[in-house]
Amino acid sequence: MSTTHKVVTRFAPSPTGYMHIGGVRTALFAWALARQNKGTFILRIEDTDKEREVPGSIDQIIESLAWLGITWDEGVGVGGPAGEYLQSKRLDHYIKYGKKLEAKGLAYADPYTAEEVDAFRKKSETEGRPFLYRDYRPQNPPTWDGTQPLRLKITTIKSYSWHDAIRGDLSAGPEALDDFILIKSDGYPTYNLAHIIDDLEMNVTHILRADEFISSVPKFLALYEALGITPPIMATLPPIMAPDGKKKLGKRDGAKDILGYRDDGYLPSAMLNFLVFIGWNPGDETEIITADEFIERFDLTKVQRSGGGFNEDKLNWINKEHLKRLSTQEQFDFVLRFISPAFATSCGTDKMSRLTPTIIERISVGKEIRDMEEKGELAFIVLQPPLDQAILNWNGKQDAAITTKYLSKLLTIVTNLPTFESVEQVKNEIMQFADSFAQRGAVLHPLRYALTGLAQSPDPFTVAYILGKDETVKRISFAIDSLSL
RNA sequence: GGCCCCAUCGUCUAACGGUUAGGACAACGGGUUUUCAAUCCGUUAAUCGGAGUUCGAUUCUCCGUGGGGUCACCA
Repeated sequence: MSTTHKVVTRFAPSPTGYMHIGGVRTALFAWALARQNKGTFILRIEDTDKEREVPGSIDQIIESLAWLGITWDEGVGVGGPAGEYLQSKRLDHYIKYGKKLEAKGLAYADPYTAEEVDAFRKKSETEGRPFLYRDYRPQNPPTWDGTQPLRLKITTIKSYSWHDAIRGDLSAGPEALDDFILIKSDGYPTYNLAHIIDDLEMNVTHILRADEFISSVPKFLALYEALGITPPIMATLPPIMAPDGKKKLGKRDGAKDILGYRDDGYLPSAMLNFLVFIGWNPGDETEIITADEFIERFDLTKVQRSGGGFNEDKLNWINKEHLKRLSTQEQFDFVLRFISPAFATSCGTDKMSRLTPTIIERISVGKEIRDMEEKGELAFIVLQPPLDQAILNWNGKQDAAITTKYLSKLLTIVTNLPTFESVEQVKNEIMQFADSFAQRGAVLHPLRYALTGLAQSPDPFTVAYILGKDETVKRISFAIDSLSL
């Protein structure tokens, strides 16, 4: 008998559509717990409801987990000692346990049709009491032949108390307990049975799940008891609430596909950072965290009990922070994902890499790059912009002759530079001249406008550096010419 | 409605029963700046209410209120 059990956690979604942030966070916590303890993380698919199953869901779940860097040691796609990790392929296991329970008199076949059960339900309601199937329990149920639902026979109606690794000591009254269905008439098990059998056979030590399951725990406990097994450690995560504040965030309330965030230009590291901080934090003032730090510092006992809201502003801020921390190459690749191929091509690699820091500095989410391009804020990088004389003359505050003089001087300065080495170098050279004026704007504004043709743009040094020496010379000359017309 | 869970700034949250209740996002104000952005500094802002335990409650207990969850041949 080994005394130290390896930590085994699992993420067990049902393939009913895309993954949203609630599911992802559950996966993240379970994964971190396994990784932190050098344990095993399992991906199991709970596809026991053929009605609700959405084709393609499994691939989407796998893709979502992969995007976030969540890897699993056993499960769908990688296999493992339990053999199958798709519940629909494990039907024999559930039936075996079902029969065992029936043989012990702890489960029985439900002889009624769904309509008959509904009638019972109505009867209870009209009598003003909650419906419990066990009130209508058949006296002499038929032997289960697999075509009827198999129900657990609750032998002792009692209150349950249990310990939750996050919530502490919990309890529920006997009202919650009923002869629930273990195996449906279609031969598939319910969640209630399947997850317990699988967790047993897969040696799962910690079950992390969302708090809508909390009221079902007495059922689970009754089944663990009937099966004669010790339940794993249970940890109930707090709900994630919708941005408006109070309602639990679910798909019906606008919980988006996690892959949508990827497509919008959120970094997986930022998404992870954001999600793990809903309901958990390391207890100090850390705001930005990497996956490795999260794994190292995660602590089940520090998980929040109360629900947390989804705050998109914070997510955007976190994404920006992660964007800043990317390497030059990573930033370049990121920008390339969102810029149009046409723009990237006409820019060329060199200009694109000079432009990248400026773009990164001005966005918090990738899709904003598309917006910038659409709004024409980037066109000047590849095209000589048309110029308005009045604006060029410091918005009409300056004589054309003076502006011409300044621009000519700038042209000389720029021309005399052998090459543009850096923004700083260009800035130093130009500032030396601009600083000789009481108002630098007299020089800098015409220069910036000559280079960009925009009322609002990055500073002229940065723009000049991005454009390169030849193009900068060309545009200053163009501005001078346009003033002499 | 029964059962269950939860409750600190607008939001995410910190605080062995003893803190001027801290941080972050947002908002607002300012510095820097040729513009926009970025960046820096600062300001506003919270313990749901009522009892109790205690020398002392954000913290423990009870009641109330509010919010959420669940009462399926869904998970």
